[in-house]
Amino acid sequence: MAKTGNRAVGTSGKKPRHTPAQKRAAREAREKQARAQLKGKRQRPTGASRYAEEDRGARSTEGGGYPRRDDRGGYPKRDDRGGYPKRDDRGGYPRRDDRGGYPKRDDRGGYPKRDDRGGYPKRDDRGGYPKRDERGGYQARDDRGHARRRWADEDRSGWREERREREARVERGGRTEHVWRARRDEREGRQDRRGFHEGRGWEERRHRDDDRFGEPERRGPRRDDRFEDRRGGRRFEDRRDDSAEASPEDEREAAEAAYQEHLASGAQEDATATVTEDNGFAGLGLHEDLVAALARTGISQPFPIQAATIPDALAGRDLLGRGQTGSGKTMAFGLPMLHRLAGRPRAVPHRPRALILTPTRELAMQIVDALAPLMRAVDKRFLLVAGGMSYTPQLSALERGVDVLVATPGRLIDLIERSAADLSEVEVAVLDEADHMAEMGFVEAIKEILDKTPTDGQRLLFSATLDHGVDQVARAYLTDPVTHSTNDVAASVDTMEHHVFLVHPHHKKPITAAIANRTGRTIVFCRTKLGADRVALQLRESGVFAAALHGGLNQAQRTRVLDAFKKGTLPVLVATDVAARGIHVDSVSLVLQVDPPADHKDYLHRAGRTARAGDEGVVVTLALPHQKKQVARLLDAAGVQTDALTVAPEDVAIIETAGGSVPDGEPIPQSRLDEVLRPRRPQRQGGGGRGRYGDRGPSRGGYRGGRDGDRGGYRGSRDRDREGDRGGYSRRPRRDPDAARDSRPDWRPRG
DNA sequence: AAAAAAC
Repeated sequence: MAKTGNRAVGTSGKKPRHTPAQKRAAREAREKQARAQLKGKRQRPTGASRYAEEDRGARSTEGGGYPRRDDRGGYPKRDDRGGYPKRDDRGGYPRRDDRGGYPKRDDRGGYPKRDDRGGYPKRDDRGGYPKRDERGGYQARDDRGHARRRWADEDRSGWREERREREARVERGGRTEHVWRARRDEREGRQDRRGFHEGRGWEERRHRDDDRFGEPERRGPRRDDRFEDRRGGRRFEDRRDDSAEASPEDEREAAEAAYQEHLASGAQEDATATVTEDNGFAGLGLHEDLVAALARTGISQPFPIQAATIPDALAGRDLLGRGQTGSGKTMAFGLPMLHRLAGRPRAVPHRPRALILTPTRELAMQIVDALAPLMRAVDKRFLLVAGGMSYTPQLSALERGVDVLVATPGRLIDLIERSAADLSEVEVAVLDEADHMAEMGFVEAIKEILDKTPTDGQRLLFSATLDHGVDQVARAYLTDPVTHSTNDVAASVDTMEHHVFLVHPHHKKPITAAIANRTGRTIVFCRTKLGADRVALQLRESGVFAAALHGGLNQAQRTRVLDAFKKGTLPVLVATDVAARGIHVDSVSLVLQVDPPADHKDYLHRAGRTARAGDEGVVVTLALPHQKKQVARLLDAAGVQTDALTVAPEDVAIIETAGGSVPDGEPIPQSRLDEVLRPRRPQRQGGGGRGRYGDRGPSRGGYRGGRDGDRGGYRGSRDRDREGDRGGYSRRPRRDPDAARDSRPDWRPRG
């Protein structure tokens, strides 16, 4: 019951209601519409929900198992876009125009195959599934909370239904995604014309690929122009205006702004440092510019994994590196890669010479951070290619030619399909955290990408574990690889202490707070995104300053949270497993697992966030009584020997062994979180130099300057973001729905 | 099982 109610709310595009009164009102409104519909009265929302009903029916009767990434895999059919058979429909297709008047039912009917054809899987997945699309968006987080709770209430039948729908959509194939998207928009009453706009954007891009590709893509005002042109003068602004949620464009721009902040907070190099006699990197035979650059950042001796792998990598061999993150893998592949590129001619436009693939955006950023000074030292251009960021800089950088591409799979495939990137000249391909990327759902993307690189290129694969997936990828793509392992698996790091605390469910919250209330950086791991939000909130309410990091935040938020944590302004990071792998933050002295990890590998990955590079670190795992066995098994598999201790909040002594103390209980005000996470005003105005995530080369003033000038709409929204009144973390409801309702009844726009 | 990865 709650389920259908909720769905109807979602699909009809109304914001979800939260108070019982609001829910009631919503229900009544729907019923009223339904009655009106019966009377043949034509109302747009009525039509929308009617179609939603049909979709639902269609979905739920179709089936077929399909995992998620395959949805995306379904996407790559470039023909869908390319062939784009619906162009004419689009143009001549009246639906969108009718929006206002919503008359053409016949058109709909007369447009026969739509239902059957529909099913652009992934996109619709997101769209039809209201939470995902707007995730991080204004309304979404609450949606999520809302939905999750519902699922929990109903014993997760919601999940199953979700999945059935997704599968049904996959079944339908991906031929007419734009129609689906438009239909979904309509169904949901979404009037920001976003789906439509994007559809046109793709189509248009395809047609100018050859001649105009890479030309700065203007936004803002021109979008309206486009609409006017295309739609015969109709304007859609009014519709957009009634939606106060952050548009994807806003978010991408905010993400960009966040990069700039991140960049501005970068570490300084010590220009006076010189290469000394005993420099270990020089001894390995690395290019002198690289060695010098390393010395400037204070690095003169290779880590074991580096010493082991670099000679082989320099010799051009394929490499299978096994080692925990933090063991210096980035340099282990980065240095030989750059050594090889050094002195080579600059890459041809669109064709990078080296590719580094990573499973998460954060990791990609970190790799760029770590390698940027080196890449500059040998005058190589690099680019971060990852989702959640604006396309334009990535496109134009590729247009200009990029030597080293650091990428997450999804966006890279996207760019390849747009012909913006071509991997045919990749000499060195690196797979970082390959075990993660070899997971189901990811692996197809990886294969697809690797298949596009030359088979005779060098391939370096790094992974913490070498189980099935990795093994398979390694065998398929590595030629006669040298395998190097480091033994610094978390379990064998002797500077790491492991504790398991058995806690009563009621005590979890105070104990979490007491353990996390400490000096020094702490990462708290949770199983779910919602859990991370909740724990962060609870910690703040208990007086421990914490913020959540998970994939549900938009990219700008993710960057800011992580930056704040790295800078130390945020002492406690509450994260999902997005942070379990490959997040390099120095001196994290405690890892607290509020939810036990799923398996021993996750345990080791999480634990590996602490006790890095010889530091001391403590890992505390909270287990509820029923989890005791599971945790014991898991620790055993991880090779960690420790006994579970039953702990109650009054066992202060035990808690203190983990470094914590009972917090004063004075809630951390929202403003403090806002303060830390608010976008800071970048000092730079246009042309502000080279980004960490895309180097424009030493002789360039940087794209930003030019682009800001080019793009009328950009600065506007960026400025808004700078003001902190738009798109920023502070704007989003990050409390759980109940709390949000209590404290900010009006945060949601009406309508 | 969750999370991640494109729009």
